Amino acid sequence: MTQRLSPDDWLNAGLRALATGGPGAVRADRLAKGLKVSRGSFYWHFTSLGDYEARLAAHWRDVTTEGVIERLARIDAPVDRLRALFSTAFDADPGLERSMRAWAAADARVAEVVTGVDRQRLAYLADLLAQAGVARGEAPARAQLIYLANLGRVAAGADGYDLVTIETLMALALTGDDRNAP
Amino acid sequence: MTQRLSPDDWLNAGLRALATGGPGAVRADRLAKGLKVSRGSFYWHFTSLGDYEARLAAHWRDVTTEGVIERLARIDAPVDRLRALFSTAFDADPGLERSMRAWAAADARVAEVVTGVDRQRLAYLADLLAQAGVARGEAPARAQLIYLANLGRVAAGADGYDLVTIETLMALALTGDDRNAP
DNA sequence: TTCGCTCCATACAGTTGTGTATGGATTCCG
DNA sequence: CGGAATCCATACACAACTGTATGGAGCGAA
Repeated sequence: MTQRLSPDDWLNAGLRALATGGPGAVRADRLAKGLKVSRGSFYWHFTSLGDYEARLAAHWRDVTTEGVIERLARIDAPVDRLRALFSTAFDADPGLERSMRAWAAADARVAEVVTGVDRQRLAYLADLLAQAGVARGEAPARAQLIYLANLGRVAAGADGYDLVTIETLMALALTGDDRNAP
Repeated sequence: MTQRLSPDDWLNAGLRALATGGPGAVRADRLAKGLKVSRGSFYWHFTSLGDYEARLAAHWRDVTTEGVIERLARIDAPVDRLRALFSTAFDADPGLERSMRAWAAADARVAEVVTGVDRQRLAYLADLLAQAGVARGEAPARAQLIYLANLGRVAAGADGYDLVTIETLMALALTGDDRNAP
């Protein structure tokens, strides 16, 4: 009955710990207590906490890109794809995203992963804007502005900023204006 | 020759530790080592680490509001005041701001201070926009968008987002459009 | 000078967490 | 069934840090 654990079990538990307790909650003993096993299991699957942290960051990168990209690829119209992208951004767990930024501020290896993800997302968004009809010259700057606004929404905890909605971002993306006019 | 320290010396050292090493660097023994004294001094000025943390958060709130507000109050034209506000936002230490967000994610009392500062800044910005000629109905939403974009700029580490400048925010603020046209 | 107050050093106990070593339990497979 | 590999528990040494207790140095005032 005592479930044998896989490395992924530990990594998913790490993501949960990050989302709720922040980087400070990613500790071998606490994770073990949460999974109802001892640290012996942890040190069987991972050579050290540093090793685990590196794999956890990579795991976060994987789960937050793979699924999204595949799902968006099935949508034909660029404008619909754009709206779906914003929708997933608004649906994402703010706690996890915020914790990753916090973690990156204290760990250089994690910072490398986060900036890599940011770069990838930003390039995707800029390309998508161009497909949606935005002039090639304006797309990169507008992508940066929109991405930063969403990053701020996540960093702030997403409370008290309810005037910035998906529609706001859509209007800003397509027309360059924050008012809901096409 | 052994300098006697004041509480403010400890608090300023705490801000430096936050900016460079993150919330994890705010420890009594490390701060003492940095100030070349023993923890005996720390526990003389502060009853506990929790007490120190609470005062440190309040100290951050004070130093990041008082000076700014006074300086801006000396500028007459609303548009100039707006530009000066953005200028200080771009000049602020991203490391400290980012660390405060990271800290807030892990500590509820700090989160309260940070959201309070955010609320105050946001209200100030919205009011300033209205003074600069933005329609009263549009000012709050536009203030949120601009504030979030700047928050994102800080959270991202301010590297690789060089297309979002003070001019971008000025254009967005005054015209609602991100292109540099009045 | 001498008392008293302020500020700091030192020493100790307790907590939390890491990493390792060793042995036991379980499962896979010939 | 019977190894053999896989996975986990327990115990230990070690490190970082907190909080307290106690004593001592320095300085101002009477």
